[in-house]
Amino acid sequence: MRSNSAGRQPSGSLTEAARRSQIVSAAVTVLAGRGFAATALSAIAGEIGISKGVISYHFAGKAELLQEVVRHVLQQAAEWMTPRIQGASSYAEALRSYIVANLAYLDEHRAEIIALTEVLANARATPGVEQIFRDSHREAVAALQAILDGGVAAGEFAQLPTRTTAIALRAAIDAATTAMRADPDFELATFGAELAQLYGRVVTR
Amino acid sequence: MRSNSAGRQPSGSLTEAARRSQIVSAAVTVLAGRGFAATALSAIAGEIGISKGVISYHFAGKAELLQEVVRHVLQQAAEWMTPRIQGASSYAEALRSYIVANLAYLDEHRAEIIALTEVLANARATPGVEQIFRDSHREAVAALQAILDGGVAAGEFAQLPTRTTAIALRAAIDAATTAMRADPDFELATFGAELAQLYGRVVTR
Amino acid sequence: MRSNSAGRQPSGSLTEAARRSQIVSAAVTVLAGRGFAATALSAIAGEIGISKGVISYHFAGKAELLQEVVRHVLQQAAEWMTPRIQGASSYAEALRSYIVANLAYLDEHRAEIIALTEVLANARATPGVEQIFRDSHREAVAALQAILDGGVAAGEFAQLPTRTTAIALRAAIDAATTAMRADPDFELATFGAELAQLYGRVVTR
Amino acid sequence: MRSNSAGRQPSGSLTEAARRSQIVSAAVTVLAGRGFAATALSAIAGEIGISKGVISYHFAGKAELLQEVVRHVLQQAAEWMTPRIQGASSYAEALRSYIVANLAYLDEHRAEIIALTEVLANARATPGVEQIFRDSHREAVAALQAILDGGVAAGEFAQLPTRTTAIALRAAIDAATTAMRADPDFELATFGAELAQLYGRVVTR
DNA sequence: CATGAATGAGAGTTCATTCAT
DNA sequence: CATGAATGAACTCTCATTCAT
Repeated sequence: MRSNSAGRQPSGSLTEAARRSQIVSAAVTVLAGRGFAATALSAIAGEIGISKGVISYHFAGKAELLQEVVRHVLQQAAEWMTPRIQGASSYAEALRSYIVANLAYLDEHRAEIIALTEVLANARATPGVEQIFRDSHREAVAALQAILDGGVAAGEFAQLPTRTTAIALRAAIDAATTAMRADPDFELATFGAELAQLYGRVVTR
Repeated sequence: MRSNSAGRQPSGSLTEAARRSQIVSAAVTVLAGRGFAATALSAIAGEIGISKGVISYHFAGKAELLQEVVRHVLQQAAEWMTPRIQGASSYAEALRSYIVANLAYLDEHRAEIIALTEVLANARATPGVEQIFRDSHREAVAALQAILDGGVAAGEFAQLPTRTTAIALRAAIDAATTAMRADPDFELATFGAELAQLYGRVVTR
Repeated sequence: MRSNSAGRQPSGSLTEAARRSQIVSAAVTVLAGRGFAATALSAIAGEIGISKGVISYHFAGKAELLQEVVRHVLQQAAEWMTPRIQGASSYAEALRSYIVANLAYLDEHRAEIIALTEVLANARATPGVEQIFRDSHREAVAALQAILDGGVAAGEFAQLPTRTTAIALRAAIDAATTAMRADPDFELATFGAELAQLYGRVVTR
Repeated sequence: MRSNSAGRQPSGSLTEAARRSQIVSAAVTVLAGRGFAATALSAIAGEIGISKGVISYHFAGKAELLQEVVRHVLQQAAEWMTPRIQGASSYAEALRSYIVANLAYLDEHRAEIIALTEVLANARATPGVEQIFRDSHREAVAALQAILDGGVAAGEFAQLPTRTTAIALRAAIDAATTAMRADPDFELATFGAELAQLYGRVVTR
C-alpha cells in the first residue's frame, strides 16, 4: 500500500511529481551503473518497468530529464551538507566541516555522484546542463572562498590567494570521486581527514 | 607550414604515418571544439576533407583512433614537461617546477587537453582508454608522490600524508582545465604561481 | 485476402504477432525473388512499405529474423505433410506417401522452399541457423530411415543399407528444388510419381 | 628455384597465368575455410600475401574471379574423373564407375567442392556463375542419363524413367557433400559403395 | 606489374521522438 | 496517463573498385 493521498491509482499510475521523481531516480541508477553512452531512454524505462513513452510524457525530452537529474543531485547534496556545516565556532572549524561533510556525502551517495559526473562529462551533448553545472560550481567555490576570506579578514587565517585556494581545494574534493571510481579500496574518510589536516596547514598563520 | 621534406603531395594520398597523425589531430580539434558526443567519424573526416572510409582504412575502429588520441596527448605532455622539470637543485624547486610546467602545458595545448578530457570522461564508451588513462594517472600521482617522499626523507619537507597530498595537488592542477573552460578570463599562469606558493606552504616544515 | 478478424487496421500499426509474421513473409518473398545477398533489411522493409527500424523493433537482429524464416518454413512444411503421410496401411504405401507429399509441398510452396534454400546455403553467415537446419535434416532423414527400417523388419522390404538409402532419397527429393529452379518446365508431380516408382523398385524384395 | 622459364622474376611477380591460378587457389581456400560471406577480396589477397589491387589487375572484377573458381573446379573434376570412368565393359560397370569416381573425387578434393558449393549457393550474387553451373549440371545429368539410356536400349537395364533416375542419382551424389560437411565421421567411400549397390538394384531387370 | 591509399555506396543497428489507441 | 508501434536520422563499419605512383 502506497502512501498515496489519492488512494486509488490504476497500477503503474503515479502522480506527476512521484513519477518524475521515480524516473529521475532510475536515470541516476542507470547512469551510475552503465555510463552515459548506455543511458538510453529505453534503459531508464526498463529499469522501472515502464514504457519509453512515459518518460516522453513527463519530460519535454531527454535533455530536460538529465537537467533534472543534475538539479536533483545538486539540491540533495546541498540539503545534506547544510546542517553539517552550520554552527562552526571558528573559521578553521568551518573549513574542516566543509571538507569532511563533502567527503561524507560522496561516501554515502556514490550513485548520485557518479551519475552527476557522467552527465557533466557530456554536458555539451545536453543543452542546459552546462549552465546549471557552471552556476553550481561557481557557487560552491564562492562559498568556500567566503570561508577563507572570512578567516583571513578575522585574522584567523594567514594571507592567502583565497580564490586559487578555493579552486584547488574544491578540485581536491572532487578528485575523491575519480579516485573512488578507479580504486575500490580508496577510503574516502581517511582521505577527507588528511585533506582537512592538509588545508589546516595551508591556512594556518 | 608543414614539415614536409618532399614538398610535393598533389593528390589526397599521404603516407600511413602522416595520415594517421593528421586524423589524430583532426580528432583532437573536433573533440575540443564540439565535444565527445558530436565527434562522429564523419565530423573528423569532414574536418580534413576526406571520406569516412579513410579513417576506417587507417584505424581498426573508432576505439583505436581515440586510444591513439589519448596516447598522443599523454606522450606529448610527457615530452613537453620532462626538460622543464629536470635539473632542480632542491625538492622544493622540483615541486614548483612540476606545478608550473604542468600549467604551462595546459596553457599552450588547450585543445589537446580538452580533447583528452572529453575522451576520458567517456572512457566507458571507448574500450581500452580506461586502462591507458588509469596507468597514466597512477604514474603521474606516483611521480608527484616521489618528489614529496623525497623531500620528507631528506628533511626538507614537513611530515605529510604524501599520497593524499599528491592526489590533492594533482587534482588542483587538473582543475585548471575545468576553470579555463568555464571562464575564458581564467589566467593559468597566475593560478600556477599561486598554486606553487600554496603547496610551498603545505610542505614547509 | 487477409484473415483479419478485426478488419480495421487503418494506420500502419499492427500487433506484435501480426507484424512479425508479415515481416517473415516479406523476407521469404525477397529471399526467393532476389537471393540471399540482395536480402537487406531495407529490401525487406521496402517490400511491405515500412522503415528498416520496424524490423529492428520486432526482431533482435537480422539473424533472429532469418532464424524465424527457417523455423516458419520448416514448421509449415511439417504441418502440411503430417496429415498426408499418416494412415498408410503398409510400409510401401507410407514410403510412396512420403515422397509424393514432399513433392506436392515443394510444388505449392515454391517461394518458401527457395527462401529456405537461400538461407541454408549461407548458414555460416547467419548464427543459429546451422543448428536449426542440422536438427531438422537429421530428423527428416531419421523419419525416412524409420519407414525403411520398419519395412525391412516386417519383411516387407528387401535387405537395404537403410541409412544410405534414406540420405539418397532425401537428396533426390531436395534436388527437385534445384531442378525446378533451373528449369521452369520441370514437372514436380511427374518427378514425384517416378521417384516413388523408382524407390518402390529399390525396396522391393 | 621455380620451374620458371623466364628465370628472373622480381619477387612477387609471376606470369599472368601463374598469378591467376594462384589467386584462384587462394579463393578456393578462403571460400572453403570461411564461407562465401567472409570471402572478401582482401581476405583472398591476404591469404597469399599480396595486395587487393593485384586481384583487380588480373581479374575484371570479383564476379570474374568467382566464375574462374567455378570453371576451375568443374574442369578439374572432369579431368580427374574421365580416366576413371572410361573403359567399362558393361553399362552396369559404367554406372558403378561413375558413382564411385564421383565420390572419390569429393573425398580427395574437399576444399574445391566446398568452395564450389559456397559460390553456387550465392550464384545470384555473382553474374555469370548461374549459367556456368546450369550448363555443367545439365551436362552431368545428360551424361548419366546417356549411360542409363544405353543400358536400357541394350536390354541390360530394366525399363526406367531415365531422366528422373539420373536426377535422383546425381542428387544423391551431391548430397554426400552436405553430409560430409555436417558430419565429420561420414564415410564417403562406404556411402559410394552402398549407393552403387542401391542403384545397381534400381537398374536391374 | 604491384602497391597502398582513397572512395563511396550500402550494410545493420541504435535511439529520441511522435502518435493513435 | 500509459502503451506499443513506428519513424527517420545518425552512427560505425565493410567492401569492391579506382588510381597515382
